[in-house]
Amino acid sequence: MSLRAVKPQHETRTRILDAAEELFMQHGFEGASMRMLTAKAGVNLAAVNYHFGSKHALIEAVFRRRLDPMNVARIAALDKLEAEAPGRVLAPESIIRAFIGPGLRMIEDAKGGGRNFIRLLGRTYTEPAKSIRALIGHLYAPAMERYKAAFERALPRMPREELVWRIHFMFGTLAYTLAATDTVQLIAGCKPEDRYDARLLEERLAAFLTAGLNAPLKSTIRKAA
Amino acid sequence: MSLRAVKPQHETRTRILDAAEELFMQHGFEGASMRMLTAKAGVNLAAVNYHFGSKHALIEAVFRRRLDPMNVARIAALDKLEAEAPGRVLAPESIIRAFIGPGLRMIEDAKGGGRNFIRLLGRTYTEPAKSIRALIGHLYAPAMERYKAAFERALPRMPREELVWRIHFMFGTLAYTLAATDTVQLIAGCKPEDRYDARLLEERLAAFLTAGLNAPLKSTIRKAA
DNA sequence: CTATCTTTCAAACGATCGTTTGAATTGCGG
DNA sequence: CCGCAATTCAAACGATCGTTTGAAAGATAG
Repeated sequence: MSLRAVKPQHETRTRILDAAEELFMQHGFEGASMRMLTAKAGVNLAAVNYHFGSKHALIEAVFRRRLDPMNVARIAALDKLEAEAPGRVLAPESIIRAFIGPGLRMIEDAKGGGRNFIRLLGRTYTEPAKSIRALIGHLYAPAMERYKAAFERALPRMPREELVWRIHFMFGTLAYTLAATDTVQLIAGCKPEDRYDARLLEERLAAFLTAGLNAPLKSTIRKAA
Repeated sequence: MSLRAVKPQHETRTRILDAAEELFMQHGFEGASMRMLTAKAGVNLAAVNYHFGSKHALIEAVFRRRLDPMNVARIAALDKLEAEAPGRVLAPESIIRAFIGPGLRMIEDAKGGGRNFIRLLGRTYTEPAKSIRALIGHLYAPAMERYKAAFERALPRMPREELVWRIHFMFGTLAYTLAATDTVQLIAGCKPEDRYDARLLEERLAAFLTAGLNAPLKSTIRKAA
């Protein structure tokens, strides 16, 4: 009836998701209780179970809301690269930039909660609970398969086993960079939070990862593969 | 009186530490309850509070038992390098190998629980609980300071800010590589656990990290520093 | 307005959490 | 063998956990 027809439709759901995103990031999945969560969201305690079914289903919803679009963007970026250079071999660096771009762009969304989510995501790769790791793996699978194939095409001379490890290393660097809040900054004696410049961070990351991926193959490695 | 004089001295403590190491790794600090813990260790529920004081103190003891010797070994390795080449500039790669060596060597201690601890440690860098991150940072501080200074001496032409970031990246890669159990292996479509060859892993890691640390300085990065 | 479906609410459920208690047991020097 | 300290034990503490319940409130269509 009104101009904005579906104004508060599912507003409670969104409030819960936003609060969960922040509290899961701050306290972990077990550390953030339903009572903290619903209090922060300003909704009734029973609302989570009514709208999502269970706490675990809420966790899954938190990931799906951001991760699905992010991986769609990643695949789209790779599609665009391949469309722009049909038949040609892509530079490893451009594949790397296509992958890390969507994640870093979300970090700039400071007020929208994107930053909270990225940190939460980075931490989740090492989450103890097996069900959560499995969920993340499942959500990542399509994009990961595409990128793995792209790297294999871009680096046809690298032994497959070595490539898998280097992809593993790159993934770890990215995850850790995004997740680390203060541990390393504290260790490295750096200011804890000097206003993330996502553009600059992308340059630093791309340079580091590209060099690592293209590292010379030593004889010990070549022999094992 | 007997040949092995202090046989069961503090055996309960050790049993608890071993069980905690494994269960913290499997379920996280909050997910592993005192009852699971003491049951696995075969001791009474109250034993943890009697011998350690609290659950948090137990967590701290778990880290100190392995982390202190590991960082001592790291500093010793760096001392040895500098003693062997007095006054000369160390190669970045040898510094990297000195740092990652002790961690990787602990991975080979499969039955002794060292592997459990390494995985636990890798995960802890992104622990939600601030007190635990602070503890880790505190335990790492001495070794980290030494290595940071060593890298600065080895790479005098690199802008300090860029170097801090690259140390951050290296740290992340190492932490993630050690912590990741199946997430990435699952994503990368690799066998989940093909008998860690620590020696080979060290070669792969050293090659990747060295190349990343020595990545060319692009103009965008140079400008910012 | 009424009837029907959706959503919110206060209250309570049983289970499990980390910790404490006080008595029972053990180890050991005298 | 006795006496004292260190250690272990079963039991319970209060608190908090995720979830469920049934009634109250709100929205919607006839």
